[in-house]
Amino acid sequence: MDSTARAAAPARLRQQPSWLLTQVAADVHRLVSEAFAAAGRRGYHYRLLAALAEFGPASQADLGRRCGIDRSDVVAALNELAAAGLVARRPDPADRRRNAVVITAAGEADLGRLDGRLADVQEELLAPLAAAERDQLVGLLARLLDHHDRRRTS
Amino acid sequence: MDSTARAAAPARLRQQPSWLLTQVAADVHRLVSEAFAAAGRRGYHYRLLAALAEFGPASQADLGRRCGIDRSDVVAALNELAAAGLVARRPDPADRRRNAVVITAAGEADLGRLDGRLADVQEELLAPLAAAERDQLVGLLARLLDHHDRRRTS
DNA sequence: GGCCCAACGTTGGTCGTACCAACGTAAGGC
DNA sequence: GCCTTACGTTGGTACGACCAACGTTGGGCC
Repeated sequence: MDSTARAAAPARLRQQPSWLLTQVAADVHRLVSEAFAAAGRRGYHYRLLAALAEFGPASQADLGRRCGIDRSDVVAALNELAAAGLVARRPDPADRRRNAVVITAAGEADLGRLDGRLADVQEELLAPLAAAERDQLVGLLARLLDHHDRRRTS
Repeated sequence: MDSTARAAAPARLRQQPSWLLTQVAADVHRLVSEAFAAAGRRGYHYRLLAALAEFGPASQADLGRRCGIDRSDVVAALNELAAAGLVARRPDPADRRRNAVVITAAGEADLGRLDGRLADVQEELLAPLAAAERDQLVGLLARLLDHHDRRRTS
């Protein structure tokens, strides 16, 4: 008998969509965190690198809006990325309030590595679902996210 | 122009199931937290009260397993519930290592109030989905949760 | 041209969820 | 009876998310 075996959760919880979502999200977060931690990074680092690679140099405020990260948290994460040489902060000549943040070659390489690890996690996450079901899930979640995004910014 | 408007997230993120899941979960968590905070409670409190109401008196270790809460976090949450008179801790006569935790009448009443607030949140959460789609989503998430539960305890 | 408001980066906090290690105590298997 | 296991508890960590405040800089408006 495994001493850490899960007992059945209360029905009140089991049938709440919010319970299912947050519990699955906790599992996902654990998987993703482990994968990133093995590379010495965390979620914020990946998000920022991805945004820089896709959109090119950007201000910190822009990065925060694109990645859903608070301005103050962007500062800390970029400090870490800069210390690792994955990113460089230069003053923006066109607007001296801003920093122009650029991804370095080492940053692009790191992003590639993280992408690979993340792909493995998705596979593990969705293992029990067939391809059509995965599409269903993604579609439903995307609609929810879109809906709540709109509400927040209205 | 809203200064806090969301810019488009990187495609790398948008198409990852893990991104959708954790972002929707973050929205859900915010909604649930606000609802519980307005009642002076938080998620752990609801989970524990629900388990006590459904399964009757239980040890703290059992509660932790049923609710997916670490033993040490159960201690703190029960302290708060006990301070509010929603729960009582008595030594278990049958096993002196254990506490027999029981829900009080006030605890049952509080649980009822929280249930109401939580129901409103589910409605807000799933607003954009039709009934059949909600069932789909719940079914898919339940399968994922079940799968990862089994893996963890194997 | 000057004022005022808005945006920017930064500092320094808070909260909730989730873990982990260690301790003393008590129970149970062998 | 010994040794292993479970229990409650303390204290600490990590991470994501958020908020308030400050000084600096830009831009709109009169």
